[in-house]
Amino acid sequence: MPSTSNHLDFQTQPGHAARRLHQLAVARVMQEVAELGLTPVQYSSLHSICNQPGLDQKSLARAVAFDTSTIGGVVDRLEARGLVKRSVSPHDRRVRLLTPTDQGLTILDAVIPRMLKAQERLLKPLTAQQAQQLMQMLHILIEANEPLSHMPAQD
Amino acid sequence: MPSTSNHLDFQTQPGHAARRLHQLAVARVMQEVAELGLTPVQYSSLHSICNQPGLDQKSLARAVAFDTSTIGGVVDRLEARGLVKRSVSPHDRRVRLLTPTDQGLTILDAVIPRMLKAQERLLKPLTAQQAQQLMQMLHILIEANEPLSHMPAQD
DNA sequence: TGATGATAATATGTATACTGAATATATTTT
DNA sequence: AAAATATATTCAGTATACATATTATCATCA
Repeated sequence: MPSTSNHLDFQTQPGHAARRLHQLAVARVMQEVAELGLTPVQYSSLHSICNQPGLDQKSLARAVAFDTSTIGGVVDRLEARGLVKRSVSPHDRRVRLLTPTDQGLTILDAVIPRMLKAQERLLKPLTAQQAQQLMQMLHILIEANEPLSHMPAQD
Repeated sequence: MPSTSNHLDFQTQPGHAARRLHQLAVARVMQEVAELGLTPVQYSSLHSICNQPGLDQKSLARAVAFDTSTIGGVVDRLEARGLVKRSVSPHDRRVRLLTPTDQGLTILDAVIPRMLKAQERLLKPLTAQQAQQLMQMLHILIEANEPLSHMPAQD
């Protein structure tokens, strides 16, 4: 029997399951948060910027696990909506420092409870114990596979 | 203490973990398969087409859990590389039937073992029992959250 | 049969995601 | 100080991913 006839193959693979879970997690979040116009990625970025005002883009990329070439566009959109400001660092003119606006802080506060609700709903089908185990295993996998990451390395 | 000062927030959330796992799974696969020029998504699509020759795009979208407007581009690229063929269905001229070429079948056979190796490596940090539990919980979550999916519904 | 509505695919626009190259600036070396 | 090197960001190109609109075709029914 040639391997190509094993037609259940990819659906049962972890890579496919990871893609599906991510897909559904995004959908869940968008369901709760869409009216505020923030994507999950924008939420994580805004969250980081609000908690560490003056963050540079490279550090932000590391915090949210993005490629540095991706983060630029995300910040562009946050800036265009008036949620964050970019300013040139006085110490190093290559660096852009990111600061939340008042509106950015306000929106973040409005989004946080909805985001938490979305996360809760996503895991609702699991028992509390299962959910805890799942998160633990995900963290193991993420840490162990970290070297594959394209995000900027720690100093 | 305002919620915005809880700066570890999003990193510990399942949505973020799902995004990270997907990100790393893709990187793992690309590491093994890049030289053959197939992305994970293209692999899943080619796999489905090889196992169900004559599949239409809508059914393919359902099989691999894509939005129908995404699948078109994927098939475009597979077709451009000569791995699959599109033909108009004789029964319904709206429908495009997808068939693998000989080259498509050959490439799939070459890719499958590498793909399996990538999956194995991804889960390597877990014990066999943990891996099995993880997959089971992922399947529970995926099934339960299915209604959120944007892929075409079953007939 | 001709209008109506449904459906498969495509097209358009926005937002990730990554590769690799280019640019601007800083640091180090000679 | 000039040259070489390193770094932060940006830019260009490709590939998902989804919403919405459009087009072609089919099915139904008046």
